[in-house]
Amino acid sequence: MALQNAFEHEGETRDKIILGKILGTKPEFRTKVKEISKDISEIVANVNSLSIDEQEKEIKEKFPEILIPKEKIEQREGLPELKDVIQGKVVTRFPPEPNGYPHIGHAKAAIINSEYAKMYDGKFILRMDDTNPEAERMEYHAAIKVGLEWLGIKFDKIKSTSDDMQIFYDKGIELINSGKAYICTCKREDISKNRRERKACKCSMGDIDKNNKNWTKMQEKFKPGDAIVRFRGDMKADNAVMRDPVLFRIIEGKHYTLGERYRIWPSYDFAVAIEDSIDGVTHAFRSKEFELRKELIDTILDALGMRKPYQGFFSRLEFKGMPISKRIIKPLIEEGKVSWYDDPRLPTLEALRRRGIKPEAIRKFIMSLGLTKANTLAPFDALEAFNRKFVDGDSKRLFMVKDAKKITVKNLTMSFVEVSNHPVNEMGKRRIEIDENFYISGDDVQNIQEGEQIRLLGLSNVLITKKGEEIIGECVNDEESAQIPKIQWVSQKNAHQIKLIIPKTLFNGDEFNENSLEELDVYTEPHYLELKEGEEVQFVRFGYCRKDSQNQAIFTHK
RNA sequence: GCUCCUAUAGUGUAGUCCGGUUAAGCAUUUUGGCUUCUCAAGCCAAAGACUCGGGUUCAAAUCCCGAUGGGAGCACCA
Repeated sequence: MALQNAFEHEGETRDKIILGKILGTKPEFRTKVKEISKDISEIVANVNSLSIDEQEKEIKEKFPEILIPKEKIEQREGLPELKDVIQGKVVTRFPPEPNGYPHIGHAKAAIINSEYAKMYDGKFILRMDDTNPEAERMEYHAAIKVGLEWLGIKFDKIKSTSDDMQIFYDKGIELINSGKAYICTCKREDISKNRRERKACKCSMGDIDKNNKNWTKMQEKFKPGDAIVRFRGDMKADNAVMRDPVLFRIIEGKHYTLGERYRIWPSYDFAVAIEDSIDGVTHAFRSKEFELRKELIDTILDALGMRKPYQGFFSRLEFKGMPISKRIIKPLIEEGKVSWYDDPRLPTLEALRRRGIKPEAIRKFIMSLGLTKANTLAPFDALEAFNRKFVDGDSKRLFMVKDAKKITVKNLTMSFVEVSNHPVNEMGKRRIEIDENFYISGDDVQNIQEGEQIRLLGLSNVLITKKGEEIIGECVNDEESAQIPKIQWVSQKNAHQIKLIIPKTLFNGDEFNENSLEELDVYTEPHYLELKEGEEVQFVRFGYCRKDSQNQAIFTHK
């Protein structure tokens, strides 16, 4: 073993390492550390005194099997295993609030939860968490469903938290009657002050009868803000969430599906606790900012004698320079700095889709982040790398010329050329009609000199005879082409002009990047018009782009 | 301010629970090479990390204590 280790490390080994290896493989020696240490020292000294060649010879003679290269450790696929799970009995859920457009953060929660259900052949529930009538809207509800569908996430059940209003009321009354909840009519500021100072208020002393009466009054008499139902937690608790949190409050706004049927609405903590329990959720994964609610949720369920799910947490996901929160995005839209929630600079699902990011790439990317609780501020190119792998294989290669310069090529013998759509995959060819007039990119023009050759890809070598405002060249024999620059071109007579949008980082630090959207007028081949809308192409020597419309493409990534 | 979470290469992570079999694995990035009628993809190679300080132990990325950096919560939002 010492020999092997020495050989693998340039002819030298160390006692400690060998000792560790032995103890690691053969635990029975662990009690005899002192004794074997001596032997090891000797062996190690022996081995180290040999030259590397001698070591190799020795190994070949005595232990040829260790020269066989070790197999690579297999990388775990997917999420970490869960403890104490029963195959087929796992239930997870994704509970978005329909109060905004879904973004990459929603994708993370949805994907992690649905992957676990899939992994254990369980069930996955989509639950619209709609207990704040003032915030929810059908538009968002629909957008979330569209987004999830695009991501390819399937659920076994769709429901809304508000389906179970009666259950919340029943459970609420149960808590009131058991003295575990009370109605508080203090002012909002006082409540918050008492929480900070860890003091109970007089309402918490009220008896059950009074609480019941006040509960009735909450149905009609009390105005919003006059009274709330509070859980009897622990006003002295270090975890501020436990300091008699709100269970119900009065909201008079019109709910997007239930209208004005209810005016007492459960709070998030109460609703989630009850819902997860009655929906049979076994594992609930949420982002880290909810971590402190775990204790509360468990306590509420204990107070009601209800089953508790396992709760797990993961870090929030954001991209560098791409804000996720409505608080930041909304003003940008209002000021016209971004066009809408589908602006390709945004991390919303709709924007990602428009930009040409594939759902599979998002899934892989999110899986690669794992269940870490460390903050993840990923650079966008991590996602791009995954996306490239999905997109490369079936993106047609098209020519596109930016900062177009004219070039005339003499002696051309053909009037059309056939170019293949993909260098390795069989994706057919396209035919391009040509005459002697072409466009090539300004960048390329800068790099060529009179008397030099260039190769127009798929066409011919061209000798540059004159370089001025316009360029003149002549067709020369195809031969050696390895050394000459190969560039893409567009035929002038059928060039199709499009707008190419290049999204860049929206923010540099806290500062809005005024140049975050570059728009270029470029020429591409007529074949562009035949592409389906939304199709991903690669503009040769430029990068992957998605056809947004007949006249506009969006740059995906290099 | 109080409470909680977190810390591994440029970046993102695995390993940490149960200390040794891994002088830290993978992906990405970067750099070189091969291949190629694209600056793409593919293939090969190289570079690069356990936040710091103590302690326990024959042995610490792993356990304990402390410091520091980052984040979150302290709503009648979710």
